Amino acid sequence: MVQKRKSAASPPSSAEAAPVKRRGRPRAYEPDVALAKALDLFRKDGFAGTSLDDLSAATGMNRPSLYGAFGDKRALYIKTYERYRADARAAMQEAFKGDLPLRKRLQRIYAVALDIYLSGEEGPRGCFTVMTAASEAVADPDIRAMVLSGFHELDKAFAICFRSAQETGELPPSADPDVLAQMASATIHTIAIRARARTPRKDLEAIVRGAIDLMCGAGKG
Amino acid sequence: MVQKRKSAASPPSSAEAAPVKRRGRPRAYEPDVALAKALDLFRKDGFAGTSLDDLSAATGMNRPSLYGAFGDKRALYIKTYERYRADARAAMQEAFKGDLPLRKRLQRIYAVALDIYLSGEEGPRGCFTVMTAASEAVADPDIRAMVLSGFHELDKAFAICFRSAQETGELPPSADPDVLAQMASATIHTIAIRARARTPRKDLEAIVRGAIDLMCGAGKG
DNA sequence: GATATATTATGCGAGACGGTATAAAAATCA
DNA sequence: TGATTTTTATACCGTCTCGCATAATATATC
Repeated sequence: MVQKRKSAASPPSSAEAAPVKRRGRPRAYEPDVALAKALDLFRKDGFAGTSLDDLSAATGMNRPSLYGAFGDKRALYIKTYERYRADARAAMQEAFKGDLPLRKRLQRIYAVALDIYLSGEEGPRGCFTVMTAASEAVADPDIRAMVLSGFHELDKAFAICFRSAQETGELPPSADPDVLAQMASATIHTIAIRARARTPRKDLEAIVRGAIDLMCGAGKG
Repeated sequence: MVQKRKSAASPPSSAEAAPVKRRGRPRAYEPDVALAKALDLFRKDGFAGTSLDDLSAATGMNRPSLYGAFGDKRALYIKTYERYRADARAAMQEAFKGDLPLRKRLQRIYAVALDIYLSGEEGPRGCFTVMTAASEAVADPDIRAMVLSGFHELDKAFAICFRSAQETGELPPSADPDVLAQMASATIHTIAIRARARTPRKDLEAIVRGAIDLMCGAGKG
């Protein structure tokens, strides 16, 4: 993967700083917002259920422009997935990083997750990682690797979370942070799936509450 | 829904008993095995990813026969889903019903689930309910209702399981069977999803072990 | 102004799609 | 045997699919 163009001596900090007078006809679209629109469509209808015409209509770019900017449909899907992951990571990171007590931290994490999964004008869009696992991941090795990395990243973040809680004494030494992390991820997965079936937010929040109670009371045996 | 044909005085017990000499050209396919083949395809590639030509090739029925036997593609999908549910229910029921101690019972339940999710010649097919939730459930109310009923059925079966364990003293009175049931379902969902991404069976079994430990040691605070 | 470059816009093309109309085939009934 | 019934087999319809070839447009450079 070679970096194309991008004037050699670009300002080191902000990638968006100078308009950088480019040579030909100027773009009629902003790649970032077009990618966001494409992501919306893919999250709603999945890979097979979204046509290039749909994508073209949603982004305002006609098909040749789409193709030139992002490559073919699969390449575009992968780019939207990477965008999703970056967005989700950014949203989750502060919830994970906070110095709050374990309970509060988990509450915030799941609240952010629910915001992501329940958003969508034409119905809750769920978790794109989970949806991709359910569809493309079996047959496509590259996409499968991305999905697995998504699962792993979440597992690890939760594990760190529980381990630090154990160190501060919020969890007993008998608790297993890795097992708890997998249950925390399982809770993420179940609410993502159920959200797609339009389970009301309050029901999902009840599931989260129960899971948090179980995880925070763990190992006291 | 009117019952068509089926000679009025059919043997009450076995539905497969008499060949029942029918009038026209005999069928070249068995509806049951054709439906099973269609189910295999839908589980592998999903609704949008499976074409009528694929279904025709897999079942050995040409498209008009498919249409005559099962209706259009959506109707066929719904019939395959009902078949999946019936099969899964039959396989799970004995694991749920046994008089084994809670731990052993959960172990058997998850073993059966893993067998279902990991089967498939071209990769693990996962849970059809979960896959349908991820794809068609948002936009199609009928399919959504079936998916929700699938989730509910599982939640209820687990709740009964934990409640009876509580009555026999295997779980303390402080445990909440409904919360435990939702965690048990979440564990089902997470292994179904991860199976689709080809997570090895031993990893999934480790997740199951941890979840069982957590659930069986619950409420001892 | 002329040329080079980069994008947009139009539209084609070969094939796949879901669905169905029509004709051939294979059985029962009279 | 001939008529009836049920299914299979072939072929087609109009539409959508993805990808690209071509031409028009808008900018920077010379």
